[in-house]
This record gives sequence, structure tokens and C-alpha cells, in this order.
Amino acid sequence: MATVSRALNKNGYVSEEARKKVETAIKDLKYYPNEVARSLFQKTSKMIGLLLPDISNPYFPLLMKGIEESARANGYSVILGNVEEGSDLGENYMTLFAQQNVAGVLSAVEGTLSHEHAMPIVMLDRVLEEDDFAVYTNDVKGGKLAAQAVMDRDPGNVLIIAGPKSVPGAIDRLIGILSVLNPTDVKYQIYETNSYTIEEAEETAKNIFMKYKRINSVIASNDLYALAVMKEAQQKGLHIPRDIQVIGYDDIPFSQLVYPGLTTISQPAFKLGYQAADLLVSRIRKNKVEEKRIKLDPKLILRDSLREKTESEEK
Amino acid sequence: MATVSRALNKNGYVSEEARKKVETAIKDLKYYPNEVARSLFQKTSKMIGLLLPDISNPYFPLLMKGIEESARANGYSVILGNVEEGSDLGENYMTLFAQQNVAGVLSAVEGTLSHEHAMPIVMLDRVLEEDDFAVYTNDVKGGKLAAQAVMDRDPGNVLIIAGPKSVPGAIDRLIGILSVLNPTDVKYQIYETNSYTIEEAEETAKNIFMKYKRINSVIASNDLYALAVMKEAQQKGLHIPRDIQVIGYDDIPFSQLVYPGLTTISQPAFKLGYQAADLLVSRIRKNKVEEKRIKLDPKLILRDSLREKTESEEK
DNA sequence: GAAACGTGTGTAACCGATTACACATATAAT
DNA sequence: ATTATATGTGTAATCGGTTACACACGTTTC
Repeated sequence: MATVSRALNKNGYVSEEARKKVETAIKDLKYYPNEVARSLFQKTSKMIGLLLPDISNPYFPLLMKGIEESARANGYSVILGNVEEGSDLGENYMTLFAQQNVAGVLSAVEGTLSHEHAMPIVMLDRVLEEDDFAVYTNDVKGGKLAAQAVMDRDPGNVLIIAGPKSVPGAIDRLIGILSVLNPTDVKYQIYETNSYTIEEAEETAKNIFMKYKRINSVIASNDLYALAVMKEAQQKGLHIPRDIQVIGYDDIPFSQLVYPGLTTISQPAFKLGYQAADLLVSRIRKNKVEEKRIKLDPKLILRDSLREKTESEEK
Repeated sequence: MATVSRALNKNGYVSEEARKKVETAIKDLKYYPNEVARSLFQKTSKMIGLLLPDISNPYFPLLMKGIEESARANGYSVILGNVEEGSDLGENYMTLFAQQNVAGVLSAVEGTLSHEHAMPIVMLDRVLEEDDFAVYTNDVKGGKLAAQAVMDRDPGNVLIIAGPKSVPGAIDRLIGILSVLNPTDVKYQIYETNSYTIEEAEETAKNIFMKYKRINSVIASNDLYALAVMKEAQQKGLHIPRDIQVIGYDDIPFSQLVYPGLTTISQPAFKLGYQAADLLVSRIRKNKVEEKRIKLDPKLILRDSLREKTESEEK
């Protein structure tokens, strides 16, 4: 019995003969160890908790896929936790994860506190406190990229649709955008939204066309909003990108399936998930981690929703 | 100790006084029971396994959300398992789930066999054997709905993009479509695809415009393909729906964000997930289940990618 | 030849809950 | 008064693994 355990875990002394016996017995009996019993004794498990603010957000599938692949490659499984934005379910889930002896937690939820239950946490694209581990995209740069792309293309009147300021990433993007626009004499306006839901995106698209008369460029807080604006514009008979150009953020898979193709800033969702899970596993294994923070660079994905680049930007 | 356990689980005799003491102690010590220890003894747990063929499919987020909500409402958490279509990871995951003492499994993967490990399984939108529990949509009806919508609107030459015949649902849809088209003298052609990936969707869209000259209506196997066709058509200068009308399948959230809005058949993904989790929990609790199979009806979602309805359909 | 060491195996304690069972007390029935 | 019944609590076994420890044996080392 102890010998079997030693054979399975390859620690301690086991004779070649005994190991063989164990191996054949395992095959014969189709034995597989009970992870629950293991977990009880070890006070940890082969599972990591995943806390997401709203799974139905189209940005998440790729993220999850990255997480799942990396976790599986390292021998871990993922417990799913979906939290409505704003609810305090996050706490409940953290307790639940603790009750399940999870080895660590990946979280994209604001209020996740790591101190109550002592589990390693890696934040996904949201950073709360200075000493947290996190994998995230450089949103300031993303904002700059988007703004610059617009600036290079005869911007006219610019409308910035900014995400909820409760979301740190949204703030950074805005900072990036403004850092490019402010030094110029481009006219811009900012419209702030409260969520990333499709419903609000549609509503916003309608509103902005009523509220602002002459808009020539839209920098949207994400692809959902960009898509909604494009649809509304086309419905109003405006030509994209001639009359109004729009740029999104995220590069969700659909952005390439609309007409005209949406130019956007690509967030490496899969990679982010993959690296976050890797980082978490390193922490769990107490490997020395090179960096507590991994910053990934967003990328401009040029499609057809922006006008042609203007050669000179002189006044 | 035993009394504490009885107080927590509300079975056996516990004096009012003792119960109070336990309650305050729990609060004072911030005690929460270890689910792993529970699970070890009970040989089951508060977790269900979820097996999906490809999380990045846009149809799944809503499905997962439904599952997660229902599971949570019943006190269960979800372990995620992502399986590449065609790989034999499904088996591995089933073993892994068994090792974790999961209470049951929800699966949307073909080869999931329920016999090796005795856990209740509920199939999601795929049915393998006659005696399985399953929640699925009536795809024959969905096919009929789509075909009828097209027939009502001056079909012209119809192109049917059919999903992989390895997917039972795809077959049913085709059956439904043909059951409507065959009795008429409408001209149609069938183009069969191999997957539900975006890449193949784009490729297919390009191919069909090369291969078939005059197509007036497209019945796509899902929204991805429909969107890809719409984009390609618009790129070629065709007007939707005047020159070519298209109908999708799934009603993924983006279908309402494109221009023109995609008319499609709505699969109640959220509801399906929710009910599947409910059914599974019932099985787990050994409640008497009214029906082993729950068939949900798809619905026609009219938007703007089909032409106006023709009044009379006389020849 | 005795002590030290390396190798291999088995026994028993442990992880944190649940629950069968024994036991104590109070109340009801005979 | 005696026996049954209801109520409450504590002890110990159990779930299925891991591992500290004791022990046995063979080989070096001095």
C-alpha cells in the first residue's frame, strides 16, 4: 500500500520488481488514484479557480481557451466562476475555491481580495494592488495605437467612446488616446459608457448620432461598441469609412466577419490566458518567478473601417 | 465535533443551545467546512464536469452562462473541460472528473461514454444513444423554419451551406430544410463544410461565389457562415437582401450587430444550458425525472437579411 | 566482527469531514 | 415504579490516499 503510493509518486525506494507488479496491477484493475483523497492530505489540489465578470463577453472564450490549455498542460483543471459585474459573488466564490482546496486562482474581477484566503492569485488584465501578480495588456499603448491610427487618417471631429471608469483598463486606454490627441488641435468629445453589454452598445450607438451632429471618426472602447456604431451609421446611410471611420478594441473574432472589416486593436486574449495560467502554476510550484507582472503588447489590426492614410499631416 | 457536524447539516438531534453556540463559533472563527473532506467521505462532490468540443465557439458562452447559473443556484460548481474536436481528450477528462468525484457530467462531445465511469451524464445538444439523458434543440424544425422563411420570400436559386455530417444536429437541419424545399420546384444546391471555424467560413464564402454564379438565397449552417457570406457579398457589391438574401442559425449575439441585421434561427443557448444543468442535478439527487429528453424549440428571428415577404406563392 | 549505511517494505498516524453506535438524561406510557 | 421513547452528546470508524517511522536485509567501512 505504501509501496504502491511510492511507486505512483516516484519517491522513496521501490524495487524494480515491485514497481513492475504495481504497474501491471494498475492496468489489470484499471486503477486511478482518487484526487480527492490526495487533496485532503496535501491541503491543495490539481485545480485552479477562474473568476470572470461575465462569461458571455465575447472576449472571454479565447481567454478561457488559453487558460484551459496551459492549465491542462501543467496537469491542472479549471473551476469556473462567473460573477455578474458589480455583485459580491466574488467573495462567495473565493470561499468556495478555498473549500475545494484549489491550488490558486485566476481572476478578472475587481474586488477579488487575496488576503482572506491565502491562495496565490494572478489577476487577468486587471490590477488592483501594487504587489499583485498580473498578466495584462498595455492599454495605454493600445489607446495610443488606436488614436494614432485615427490621427493618421484625416480625423475631423473625433468621438471617443470611453469604457466605464471603474475599469482600470478603460482609463488607461483613454489616457493613451488623449496623450496622442491633446498635443494636436483635433476636436474631440468623450462619451462615457457604463458597461460592456450589447444592449448598452446599441443604445449608445443610437444616442451618439442624435447627440453629436458631425462626427467623422469614432474611437470605441471595444469592438462591440464599434460594431454597434458601424451598424447604426450604415443604417443612416453613412458610408464607412468615407463619411465616418471607426476603430474598435479587442479584435474579437467577429470583427473580421463584418463589412467593412473592423480595424481594431488586438488584445492577445489566448496568449494572455495561457501566460496567466503559466504564471500561476509557477507561483503554485514556488518556482522563482522572473516577473510578477507580464505586460503584453496590443497590436493594430488594419482592416477596412478606417480611411486611407493621409500622406502629410501638415496644417 | 459530531454535534457541530449535525448542526451544520441539520440532521440528527441538536439542542437549541448547542446550535447557537456552534453558530457563534462559526462566525468568530470564520469557519467554513472543507468540501474536499466531505467529498472524500460522501464519494461525491458539489461539482459537475463540463465537456465542450471547442470553447472558442461563440455559441458556447451563453450556454456556459446558463449552466453556471443553474449549477450555482443548486449549489454546484463547474469544472471546465475543453476538447479539440476529434481528439480523444474526452476520455481523459472523464477519468479526471471521476478522480475528482464529480457528481455528474454535462457533455457536448461526441464520443463521451457514460459506462466506464458510472456518473450521471446529460448530453448537450448532441445525443448518442437511445437511453441517454439529453437537452437539445429541435433541429429538424429549425431547418424547416429557415427554409420556410426563405421560401416565403422569393427564393430564386438557393444555396444550402450544410454543416459537417458528423454532427447530428447538422444532419437534422438539412433534413428539415429539404423537407420544405423538396416538395417545391425551387432550385437548390448543397455545399457541405467540414467544421465551424471562422477560417473555413471565410474560405467557404469566397468559394461559393466562384463556384456558383447566380445565387439568390443562402441558408447557412450557422451564423458564422452566414456572416462570412454576407461580408463577401457586400464586398462584391451585391445588395443584401435585394440581390442575395441570407439566413443563419444560432442567433449568436453579434448577429444583431451587423448591417444589415442577420435573420437567423435562435437556439436558446442559455436556456439549454440552464435546463441541462437542472436535469443533471435532478438525476444526481435521484429525483424522479419527468423526461429524459428535453427538446427545445428554435425560433425564427427576423432581422434585415431577408427580402420582404411575398404575398402569394402561386406559380 | 561491529558499526554505519543504502535499499526496500510494512504499520500506523494523519488530512477534515460524516455517521453508526453507545451512552446519558428527560419525558411519556404502562 | 418500571419500562419505553424522545432528545442530545461524545467516541470511534471511515472515506482513500501520503508519509513518518520502525524494521529487515545486504553491503561497505574501519
